[in-house]
Amino acid sequence: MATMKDVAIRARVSTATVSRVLSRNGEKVSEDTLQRVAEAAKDLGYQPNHLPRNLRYSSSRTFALIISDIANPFFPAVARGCEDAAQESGYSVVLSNTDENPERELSSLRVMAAERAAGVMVASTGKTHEGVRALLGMGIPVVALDRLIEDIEIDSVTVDNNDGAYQAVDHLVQEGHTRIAMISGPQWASSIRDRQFGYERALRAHGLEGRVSEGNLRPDGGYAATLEVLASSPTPTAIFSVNNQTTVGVLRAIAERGVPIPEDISIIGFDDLPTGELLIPPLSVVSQPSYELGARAVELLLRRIDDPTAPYEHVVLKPTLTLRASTSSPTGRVQ
Amino acid sequence: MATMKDVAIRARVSTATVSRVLSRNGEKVSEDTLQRVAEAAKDLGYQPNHLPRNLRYSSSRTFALIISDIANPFFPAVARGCEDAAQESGYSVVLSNTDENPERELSSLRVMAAERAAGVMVASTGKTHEGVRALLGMGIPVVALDRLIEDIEIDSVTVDNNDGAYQAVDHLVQEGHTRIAMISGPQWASSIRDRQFGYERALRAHGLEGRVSEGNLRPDGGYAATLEVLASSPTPTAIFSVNNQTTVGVLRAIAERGVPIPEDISIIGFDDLPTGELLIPPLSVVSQPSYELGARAVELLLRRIDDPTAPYEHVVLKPTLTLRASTSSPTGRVQ
DNA sequence: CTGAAAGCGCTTACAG
DNA sequence: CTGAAAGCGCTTACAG
Repeated sequence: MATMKDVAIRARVSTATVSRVLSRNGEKVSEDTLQRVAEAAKDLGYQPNHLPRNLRYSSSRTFALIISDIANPFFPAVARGCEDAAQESGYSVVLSNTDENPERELSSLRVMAAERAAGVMVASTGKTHEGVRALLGMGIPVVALDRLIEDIEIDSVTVDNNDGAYQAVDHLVQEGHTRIAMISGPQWASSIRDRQFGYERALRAHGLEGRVSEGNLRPDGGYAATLEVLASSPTPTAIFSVNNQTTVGVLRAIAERGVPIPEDISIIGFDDLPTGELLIPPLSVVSQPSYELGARAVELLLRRIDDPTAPYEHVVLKPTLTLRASTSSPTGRVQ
Repeated sequence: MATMKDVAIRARVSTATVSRVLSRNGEKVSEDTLQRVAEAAKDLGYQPNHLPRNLRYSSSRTFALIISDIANPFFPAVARGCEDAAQESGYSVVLSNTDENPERELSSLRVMAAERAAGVMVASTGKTHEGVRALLGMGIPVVALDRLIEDIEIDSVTVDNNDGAYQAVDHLVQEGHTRIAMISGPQWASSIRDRQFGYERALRAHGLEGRVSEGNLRPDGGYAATLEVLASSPTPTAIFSVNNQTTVGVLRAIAERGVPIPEDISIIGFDDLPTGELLIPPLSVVSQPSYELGARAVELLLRRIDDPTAPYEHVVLKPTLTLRASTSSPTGRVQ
């Protein structure tokens, strides 16, 4: 492996000069020197090495995006937003997946700390305060993405989950539904809690009672919770599902029970599915600005790197309703 | 930021001893020293720093998985396989997404080179030989995953695409189909070429003619190519789609044209969709052993790190047919 | 515009 | 079992 020293010897200059040429940081170098160094580097097949630079700065030029469920199609769009925004500023982004496992999340945070990431964006389980605090203590900025992290002062970028849920449930009520169940999820994620609050708020606004069954944010949990709800009496005429993975389970359960959508039951889910409009029938959803979520997270990181003392910022993006065919007025055929 | 030197001073030992304690590499340390160092590290809130270690070894303990399309649900399972296998050996995995863009892929390969990744797994566009060769020249092992990289000697782990396609098309023929179209993709990926070969091989084995329309591996391309095929005459009674993203487009086009599946047209896709069984109707597919693909890729990396001179290995995993309701015998209603 | 030299914070071969 | 010291390969403040 050729080093800058090798290049320096071949170009008959110092390593300082080689560094000035190859890292093109704007320092002036004579045209002749530049040529000689560039040629020597090429001849030797010099490959840049960030490791010493990282060590010297005690920081890399890499952001980490720690996501909670790589199988959730919400994250690809977020990741693209991050990558595009980061690239513009000369940073790269690496992803790490935790599958909602706090231990894996902690381990990921530790790796990013040890590798001195330039910044970390995390959709947290909310159970890794120790890891987040360590990062902050080291001066590595952390942004809470999609979900807040309680009791820690950091920048965040989230969706207005409460409002999105309200919109969805309010729409169902406007359609004439009065028995609206929610397939929810574990309460440790702020996003989930907020969606449930929005659901309850909408029901209250219309003087209705609700019924919540808890899944696990994955299809199997949504499936089981839905079977439970369908077996209860009176049966709901509409279901609001807490996230897209849960919705997949909801649809499986309903397909299995043979309940026609939307005739006998309306379905609306929080967060879209890539095949949302191909489902039986096309799915009504609360759509999230996923790409923008990622882009804004990177912006917050960049701003904090630029000014570590800036006041904390909490960006809240608005979700929108995408109405397709899985919601309609109740037909009244079911008791 | 406390360094090992700070810990050493507080524990009244040398940094060598601190290193021996904190990196627990098995070297013997007296019980008393161990205690003192551990306590000092804790008191000072010492955070491990991999950067100097990476520099010394000229390598990190991180593998990179460079994927071609983060929106493709094939990759989450691959990533999980990688992560689980890597973790067992004390490595971590970072993902990087290229969106089938050779420039992004090259840039990703360069970052991994500069950061001295311990190994790289890449689902390549096949147009970044320069980047792959640079990595290999630096002694960083590269594994071709999902797709081969031509003219470069490296380990690879792929699926038997030719066989999977053959199985799918052969099944359609057994069901009685004779007009079987394929919605394919660009030929630069070996996986795509092999799927097309398998399609053609199966047709030839049965003395049939085919019709190939080229998409772009994304839904929009599959959509356009399918509209084209549906407008041609005679209309096919079955469509074999080259990958899951293409299949989404195929289904959109067919839904839009109102052609009933499987009555008037059978559909089988290469690679499953997470909502595959919820579609209209449940989708027949060629299923890939995605998780194992990832796990095997890491194994290949570990083996090559262990023995850089080992002969190159080409792991080929078998796909299987998952028959659901989108395929049946042709009804003969269509001319 | 260019160079000599220090330094980033670990790890380890060597000596004791 | 432990320490002094060299070294990984860059970057940059300083001097000229």
